[in-house]
Amino acid sequence: MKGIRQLADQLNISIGTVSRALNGRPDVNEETRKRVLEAAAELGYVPNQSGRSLRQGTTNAIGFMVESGFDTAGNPDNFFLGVFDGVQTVLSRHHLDLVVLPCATDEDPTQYLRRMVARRLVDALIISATRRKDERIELLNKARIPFIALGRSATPGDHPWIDLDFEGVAHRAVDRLVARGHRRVAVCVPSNDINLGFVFLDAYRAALGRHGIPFEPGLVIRVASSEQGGYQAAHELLTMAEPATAVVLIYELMAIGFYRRLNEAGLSPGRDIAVIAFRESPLSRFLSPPLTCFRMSLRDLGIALGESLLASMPAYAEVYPQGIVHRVWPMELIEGGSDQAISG
Amino acid sequence: MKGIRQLADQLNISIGTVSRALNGRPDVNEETRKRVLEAAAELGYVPNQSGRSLRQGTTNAIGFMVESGFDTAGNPDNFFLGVFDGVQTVLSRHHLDLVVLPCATDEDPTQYLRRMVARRLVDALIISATRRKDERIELLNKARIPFIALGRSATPGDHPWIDLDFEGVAHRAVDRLVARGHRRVAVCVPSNDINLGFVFLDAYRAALGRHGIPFEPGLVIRVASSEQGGYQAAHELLTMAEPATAVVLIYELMAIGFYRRLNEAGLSPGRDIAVIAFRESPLSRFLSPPLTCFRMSLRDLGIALGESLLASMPAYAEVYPQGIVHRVWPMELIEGGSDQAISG
DNA sequence: GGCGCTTCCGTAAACGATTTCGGAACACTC
DNA sequence: GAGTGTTCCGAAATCGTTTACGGAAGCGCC
Repeated sequence: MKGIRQLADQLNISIGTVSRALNGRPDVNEETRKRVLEAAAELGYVPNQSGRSLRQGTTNAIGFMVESGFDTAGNPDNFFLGVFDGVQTVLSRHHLDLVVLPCATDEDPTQYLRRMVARRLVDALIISATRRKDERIELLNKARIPFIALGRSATPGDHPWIDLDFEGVAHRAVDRLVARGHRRVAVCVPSNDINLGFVFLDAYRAALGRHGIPFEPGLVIRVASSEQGGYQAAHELLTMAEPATAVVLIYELMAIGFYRRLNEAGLSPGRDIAVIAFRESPLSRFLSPPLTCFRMSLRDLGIALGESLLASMPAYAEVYPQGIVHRVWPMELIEGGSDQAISG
Repeated sequence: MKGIRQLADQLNISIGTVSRALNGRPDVNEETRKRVLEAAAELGYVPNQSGRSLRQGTTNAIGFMVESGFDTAGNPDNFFLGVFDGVQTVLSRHHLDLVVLPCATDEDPTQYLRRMVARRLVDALIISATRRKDERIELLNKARIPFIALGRSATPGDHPWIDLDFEGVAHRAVDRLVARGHRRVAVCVPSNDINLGFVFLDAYRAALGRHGIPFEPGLVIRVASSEQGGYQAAHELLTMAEPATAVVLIYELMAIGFYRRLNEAGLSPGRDIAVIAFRESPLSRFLSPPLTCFRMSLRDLGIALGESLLASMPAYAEVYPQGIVHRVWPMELIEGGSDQAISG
């Protein structure tokens, strides 16, 4: 099967009619349409995407940019695969496909995205690992390409985004710890420019403030979001002049290293130091004591991302009328024993 | 910047010359080429991919099909992100880009691939989660699309593939265990139709055979490749009439559940039952005792995949002359204490 | 029978690039 | 000065679709 030409010849009708029939245009006899559809199915004809794209200026594909070097790359579950799944299910309802664009660690994300945009491979984009100041947002705005960011940004503008509920996480974590008598609560955030850490830190400050606890910069530990980072964080915490009695870890993977360093010091999480971490993974329950952490549905997040992206595209405005979405994704607290540490 | 037309008008030359200049054709004056290149850079002109594709029948993109429901989706590190990174670095050397095609859990992989192939979105493909009998291989062969499989298959034909060294893993694991006096070595494999489990099981049988140990079907435990699966596997093992004294787990994530069930029974891995698992993750060293497992470089695997794929494409035959590659990827043994269990 | 309306379909022009073909300009040789 | 190359570039065809436009056919109505 070559192209629409052959299909039309086979049926002895013009290619215009074939195209109209396949695309569900109203101005084609239903009998004719049926014949075309049948012949297309039989011959396995599928329109050449390049031809379509060239003519319509649209690709019927949505891009999802991820970065191999992003922190969650080391996280204890395949965060993105779960999200992809949700996005796909939404898109397939509209005959759209998802193509993932992985930016290599050695390439600048903005440059990479610029190239991809120029390629006109996709009609719209989901970007992740959003930076505090993210040039990609300006780039996409200027190029007038619909997009949604997984993760809010401080970059000005009114683009749609969905972010995890770091405020909720920080407040609930701090509330719990304070309720157990803790006053010196440390926090671990990554030391990169991804906005997540900043949002988390702000929420942590606010949470402390609600309890009248002054913010101490010394209790903010900046390390890599890895097991090693967690180990290092525990080390820093142990060598403080006046150690914290509790800690909130932003990446659950860090908990492994954190536990390890504590164990080396003869200390036990949940007894000597309270630990709460964000985000649940298979190993949370296995740790001893089990880690108190926060859970979410990756697939549902993907669905929300897909729907909210479509909502920002004029072509789908009537299907998803919610418009520009700014949404915070709820997290569920999972109680382990790791935050049971006694106070003082 | 609109298209090549504008660029040509700006320079007062024809679009043909512009195209030739940009594509490095010899029949264009070097002075002219320089002017074109400069103007293109200044105006940020990038050729429209649809136009190119339509004319040349090529897309300059390589696809990597992954499945959200694949076992490793739950694995304790982002297996695929690491591999993507390696593939990207190879492709970018040839001005190719990687697009990842994630198949949703609720869609048939072959149907999905058929759609993607028809889209002509990519020039060549990497497929993963290779099945024992994989229709995708036949599909791609018939469509004459260059591809490489991550994971060998029993599907006839001579397509290129790279697979992890399951033989090496199985032999080294069994050798170690037997050397420590074990005779009853159980093995855990997934219960799906992905070829990995079959290859692993065959190698396990062969390894036992080399030591004159008869194969016992009762020692093959088929469970899901998840933490729960590991838990269940341990349970099955404990309730055997004549329990195994050692076990080889194919997914490291299973070790968490396996350890947990053992602990519940008052047993300790490495003391009461020897455990070796495939593949290392951040938590391997953290488990108590640390897990004896196998390590690999995801990025290097990706590089090999990319190079081997290009080697199978006529257009790159002179750059990568190795031709059709069948390659087994080596794994490095990481010693933990989990396989130290005494025998008898 | 003329007119208007609807229904359906064919023709041809885009879309933006690459590439074949031929020719202009120039130099060189005899 | 005619013939022969060589170098470089422009014109135009081409890839496979979609879609604007117009027209043919059929029908109903006065």
